[in-house]
Amino acid sequence: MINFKRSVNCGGCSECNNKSPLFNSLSSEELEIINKDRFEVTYKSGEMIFKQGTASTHILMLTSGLVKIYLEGYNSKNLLLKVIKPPRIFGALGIYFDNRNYYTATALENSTVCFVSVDNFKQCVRSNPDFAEKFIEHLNRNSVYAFGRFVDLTQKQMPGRVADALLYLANDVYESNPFKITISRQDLAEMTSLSKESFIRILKEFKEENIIKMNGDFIEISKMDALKKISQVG
Amino acid sequence: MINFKRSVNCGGCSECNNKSPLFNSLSSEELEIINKDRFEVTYKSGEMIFKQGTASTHILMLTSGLVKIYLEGYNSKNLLLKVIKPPRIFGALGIYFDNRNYYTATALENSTVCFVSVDNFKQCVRSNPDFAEKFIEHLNRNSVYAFGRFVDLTQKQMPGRVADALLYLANDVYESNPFKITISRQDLAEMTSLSKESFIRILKEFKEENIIKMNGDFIEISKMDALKKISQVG
DNA sequence: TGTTAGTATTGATCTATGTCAACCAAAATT
DNA sequence: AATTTTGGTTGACATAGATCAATACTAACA
Repeated sequence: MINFKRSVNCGGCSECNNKSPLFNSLSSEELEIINKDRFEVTYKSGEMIFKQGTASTHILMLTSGLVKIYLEGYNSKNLLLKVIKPPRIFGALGIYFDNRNYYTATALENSTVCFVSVDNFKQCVRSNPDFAEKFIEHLNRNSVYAFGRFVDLTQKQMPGRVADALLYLANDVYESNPFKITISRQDLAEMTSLSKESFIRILKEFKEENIIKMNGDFIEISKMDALKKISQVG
Repeated sequence: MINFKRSVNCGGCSECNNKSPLFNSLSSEELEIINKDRFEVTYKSGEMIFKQGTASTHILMLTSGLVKIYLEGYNSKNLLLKVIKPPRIFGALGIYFDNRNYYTATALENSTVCFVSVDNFKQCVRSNPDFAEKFIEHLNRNSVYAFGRFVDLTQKQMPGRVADALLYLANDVYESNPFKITISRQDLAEMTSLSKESFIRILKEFKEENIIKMNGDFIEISKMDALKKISQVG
């Protein structure tokens, strides 16, 4: 029996040492509620986890791997909002009004996701004000982040946006420099709202100016200050 | 004594018939908590209510007038997020982490705003799960709206964005057609992420194609279907 | 009532960025 | 090993949209 187990790698939420800090405010009884109908699914790199427009049936927890969150726009153009890494909750945007997904989530690497019942989650929000506050904080931080991206994409021009993407990968996604890239040029283009060709052209310029080094799948930011300056200037 | 009154136009939140539906789930005791330290301020058209980056000391309720909410970006370029009309809560984004304002709010017309204590507001969120849920719904709807704008601004080109702005004014802001415009071309440009000149040029094209009529401050959408089509095509 | 200041409009020009098409490299498949 | 497929790269070209500068309008004001 493969992939039908209630949970493969863990002894339940109470013992989980890889859960989102959001859950720290829950008592062990409440964690048991979260754990009750929970199940785990593994995704291969490239597989879609849920699609924009479909019913949002569960709250999702990324426990391993890497996932891209993106908006499907017009003419099959996407807008990559963010790349999330574990531990991280996602997919909760529609659960308090129409239970729909407002973005698409796709695995960028092999990933494991816990599915938590929306009702059980909501029950904890209702019973535990600390948890509710943490959840609201999480939502608001997401909004603030989105606002920042909003301004960056509408006001910076190409070099600034590409610099932002590189800094984001090094500082937030892979948390290392150099880093091995597991995300396609197309994804990077969608992250910066550029055409793939334009993104590549700027990358080439950075390389020629020795701001970055590239060999194969590895990218190293060699002049961090220069890149930060480009990001700021726009 | 002018403008130091605790409240000018009302007999407290319990009796307020102009409060955001968000507050419908509050008991009269809880409304009294909201009402406790509340005060009212009137703004003249053009006056700033709060500025991005400053301390977010209160939750605000727009009770009359019209207010623009915008992000201050780079090189003093703004991004107008939305125009809000009463009854409407605003200014609550930072209250669960750093108590800062993440956008600027400025009166577009003479406006009245109720200032509610953050602590009292939070107390109600903690004590009343229905209220907490409504508040979360409000926040998430805001996010979904922002996502839509995000895609529109990054993927549509000029005519689509101008069409969106006109439809927004007619359907959501003034809720009438024709409507008298109380918002500058600069604001409209910032709403569509265009230069003022480009916005005006497209407006002129719409006029020449008889899609809209303009005289003075009045705009009428005469070919609604055509405008909607332009909005969809992008 | 003339003047000033702010906002709206128009035209001319420039440039950032997208599109299209060709080519290459690596990986997957036969 | 040969071949198809997929994703990355480069160059040539087209264009959406910004910028700059001049002009027109409107409203406040002396």
